[in-house]
Parts: sequence; C-alpha cells; structure tokens
Amino acid sequence: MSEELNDQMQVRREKLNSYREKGLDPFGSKFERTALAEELTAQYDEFTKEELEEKQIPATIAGRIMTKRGKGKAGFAHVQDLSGQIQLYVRKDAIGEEAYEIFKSADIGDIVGVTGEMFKTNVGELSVKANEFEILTKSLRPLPEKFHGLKDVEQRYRQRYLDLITNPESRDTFVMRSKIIQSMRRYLDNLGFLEVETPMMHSIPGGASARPFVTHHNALDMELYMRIAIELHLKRLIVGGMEKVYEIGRVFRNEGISTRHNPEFTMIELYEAYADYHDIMSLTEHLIAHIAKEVLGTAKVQYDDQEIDLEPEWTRLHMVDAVKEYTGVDFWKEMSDEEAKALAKDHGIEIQETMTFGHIVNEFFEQKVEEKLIQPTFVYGHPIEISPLAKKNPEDARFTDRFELFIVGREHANAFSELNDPIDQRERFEGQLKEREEGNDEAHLMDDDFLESLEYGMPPTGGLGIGVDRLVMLLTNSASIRDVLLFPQMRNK
RNA sequence: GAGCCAUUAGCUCAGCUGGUAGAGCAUCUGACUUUUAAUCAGAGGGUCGGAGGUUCGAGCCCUCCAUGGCUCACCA
Repeated sequence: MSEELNDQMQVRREKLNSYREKGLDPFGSKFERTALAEELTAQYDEFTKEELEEKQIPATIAGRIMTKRGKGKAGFAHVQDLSGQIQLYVRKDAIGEEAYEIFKSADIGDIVGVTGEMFKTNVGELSVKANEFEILTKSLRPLPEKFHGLKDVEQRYRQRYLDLITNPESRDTFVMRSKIIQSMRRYLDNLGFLEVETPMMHSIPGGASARPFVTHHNALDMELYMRIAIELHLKRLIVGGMEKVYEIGRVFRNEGISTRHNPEFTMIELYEAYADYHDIMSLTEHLIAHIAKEVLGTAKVQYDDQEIDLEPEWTRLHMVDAVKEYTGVDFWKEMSDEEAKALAKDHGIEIQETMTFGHIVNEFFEQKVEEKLIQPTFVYGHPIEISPLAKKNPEDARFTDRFELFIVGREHANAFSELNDPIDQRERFEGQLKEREEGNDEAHLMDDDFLESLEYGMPPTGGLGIGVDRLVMLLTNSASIRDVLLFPQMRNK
C-alpha cells in the first residue's frame, strides 16, 4: 500500500485529478455500446472506404486502449474488448477541442467509450471515426509493453489479468477452457445425465488415494477434509436411484506441485447405472472426440510435436499385455509375491518391501510403459490391490474391471465397473487399512456410512473420472497445468 | 524434499576478463489531420531480488536467504 509511485503512476494520478477538476468522472458508470470489435469487422470490413463514407454507419464501442499514436490534430488508437481490437480515428475537428484534449491525455490501459461512424483508412483498416470520446475508467498503472506482452511467467500467474489483457494466446486458452466444459456438459445432458452437486467438505476423505487438506468446523467442533474425489457421494446417488449423474468440480489433494499437478484441480466424475466399464470406455472416447470436434473443429490434435488422433475407437490394452509388450515380462503366469519381486529386481523396477503381486505389476506399468502411450489408449485390468473400489474381474480375481486412459504419456481418466458388493467392499477397505498400518498413509479409509448405502443395494454401475485440466492442456497444446488454471497455486511472495 | 537455471527502469531485454548502469517500448516537453511496433527532436526514470563476504573497486566472484521455472521425487 505504501508502495512508492513511479513517474508514470504519478502522471496518471495527476491526469485523474485534472479530469475531476473538469467535472468528469474518471471512474464512470454504465455505458451502452452497440457492437463488439469483431462484430464490426465481420459486418463492415467488406465495404470500401467510399461505400462506408456514403453509408454513415453509426457505432458505439467500449474497451481498453491498447495502442495510441499521433497527437497534433488527429490520432489513432486501438481499443480492445472481449472480442478483439478495432482501430479508433480521432480528429480534433470532429470531436471538438475539449474532447480532443481528453483523447490526447488518455493513456494506454484506459477504458474508454466511443461513439462514431464506421470508416476506412487509406491503407484500408476498418476503424471507428469518433464523434464522442470519454474515459470510462482511468488506469493508474502502466500496462506491460505492447509488442512483447507480459512474458514473466511468475507475474503472468500472479497477475493473470495482465496476462489476459496483453497476451491474446492466453485469453484464447481460457476461452477454450470454458468452451470445453460447456461442450462436455451439453454432451452429457443430451445423454440424459443429471448434473449434481455434492459436498466438498468430507468427514472421511475417500474415493482416491491421496493426502487431504484438513480443516475444522467450529460449531460442530469436528475435523473436516476437503474432498480428494467425488466418487463416494455420487455412488450414494446411484443407490438413491438417480441412475445417471455427473459432477464437474474442484478436488483437493495435499501433494506436490508440478507441471501436471495443482493442489486444487477440476474433475468430472460420472456414474451410469446398469453400465459396465466397456460402456464407459465407449462413452469416454466419444465424449472427448466430440469435445475436440466441437471446440477445435477436428479430432486430430497437435500437442507439442505430436499429432494425436482422437477419432474413436481407441486402442484397448490389458495392463499385463502392456507390460509384456514393453518389457517382455509375463504376469499372466501364476506367481508368488516373491517371484514378482525378483522380476522387479531383474528389471530395475523400484519397489517397496510391503508390495505384493499387483503392486509390482502396476510399478512395471508406471515405470516402463505409461510414458510411451502417446496416442489415446485404454489400459484396463488393473490389479485388485490398487483398485479398492472396482469390481473384481470374473475370470481372474487378481485383476479388476477398471481402466485408465493415457494420452501423450499422461493419465487422463480413470474408470471402472463399480464394486457394488458391500461385503467385498468391506474386505477391500480392511485390506486398505492393513496397508495403512504398514505405512501407506494414502491407503483408503474405512467408510461405514458408504458401506451402509451399498448394503441397501447399488445397481451394477459404470463410473468415470476425467482430469479436466489435463484434457484442457491436451486440447489447447499447453505444456503446464498452470497455463490452463486462471490462478494457479503460488507460494506467498 | 533434491539438482540445475533465472531474478537489471513500469514492460521486453543487453551489460565483455571485476573498473562504478544501457537500448527499445512506455512516460514527460515540442512538431505532426490517414497512423499502425507511427515518425522526428529533446528530457526524466535504477536499493542491478534481499542480507552478508572477498576485493583498492562487485550487476558480474563466494555464502546464505527469498521467489519463480525446468527435471526428478511424491502424486496407486
């Protein structure tokens, strides 16, 4: 607050005071505009200079001054609104001495309202030739440089508004993010899914394996946890007969931050009664391909230096076959935990002493296969040890009817035929508790309330979770999750 | 949590072997009624991220700290 004002901030405050002395409000109120920049371009750019002069088309625009040049008795500026920019042509003889003085004193960054006529310059740039010009909001700080925009990544994240004002690519990414989520919603709504809202504060954090954020409710005097997944509440709704539900919402995990991880991130989870994981695979590929086509106009997506083809059907690969293909190790064979550990050692797979067969298969997959799955691939049949909420595979009880979706070497979705047997579910939770005792502090907790709901009967159900931020990264060719989060988590300065 | 790299004017960036701070944009003054990274003439603007240290002398070398980026670890 007590920050010293540099010369530019000083000057802008002086201008502000001079407007007040003239009886002008430097922080104006409502302004009725008739068009956005892009609409004007779309409608009138086709006309010649002469045609426009004859037509005398009026226009009232509002926006932020981004560039400004010329000063004597005429000047130009570009005004930016949500849709883009349009040039302003201001002549002293057209707007009068007083208004021209205001225009002359206007700074880059000021928000202005302009009424005028459509006009074309000698070099053919469509412009608004001003009859009236007023400052709607005086900007008291200089904007980042017009040509390079704001480059400093830290400042782009901490002061996203500056990034949005000066970097069109960044604004495009966030507009795209909104469209992706809109498209997702529309697609599911059309399939008859209901969008619901369930609590973000849980008394038992469940539905995933991750450390939670802890908080406290004073009046109830109880510990609460920010949710790490949406899963268990949506399944209760399936028990309640809602049959096809989804929720798009924030999830919180108290883990490290990276280019692919933010402590709070957005997931969509959906559950469909009477479906299984094969149905969900199909839904997933069609959902994502649909979004890509609707938002990008194509299912072929450029990500970094790779072209990703999202056109269904996508490859389906059993985790054991995937490991076999990339390492030659065959985990279809019956083997003891000790034999599996020996194989891990031979192949340089890092494991922990307490791990069993299924954990080791998963480690093989994560350490040797995951990063190689560039084109969309459903990897299914996850070991039971790492899938406490998924149905057992009827043919081979070591594995579950679960899949994860990998694209560009990253997990994008996780889904399964939901475990609806409350007795099996209780045993799984007990297995998780044992892991917790052995030191896995991310193993699932017992959730008796959820088990009680299953005991009333949950129909066979397919469920899905998609990391929305990662999907947005993929579709906007963004290298870091921070580039698709408006306000990524930062340390206090 | 570990390693590497970065931090210089409001912004984008130079700054040599250690010799005492530079450019462009922006700002200010002046010129300019079709410019567009407008142009021309002039001017002002710096705790070189912070704190120590080495040295006659530090933006530059050393140590610690802060923030950020990338990689790794963690995230089944």
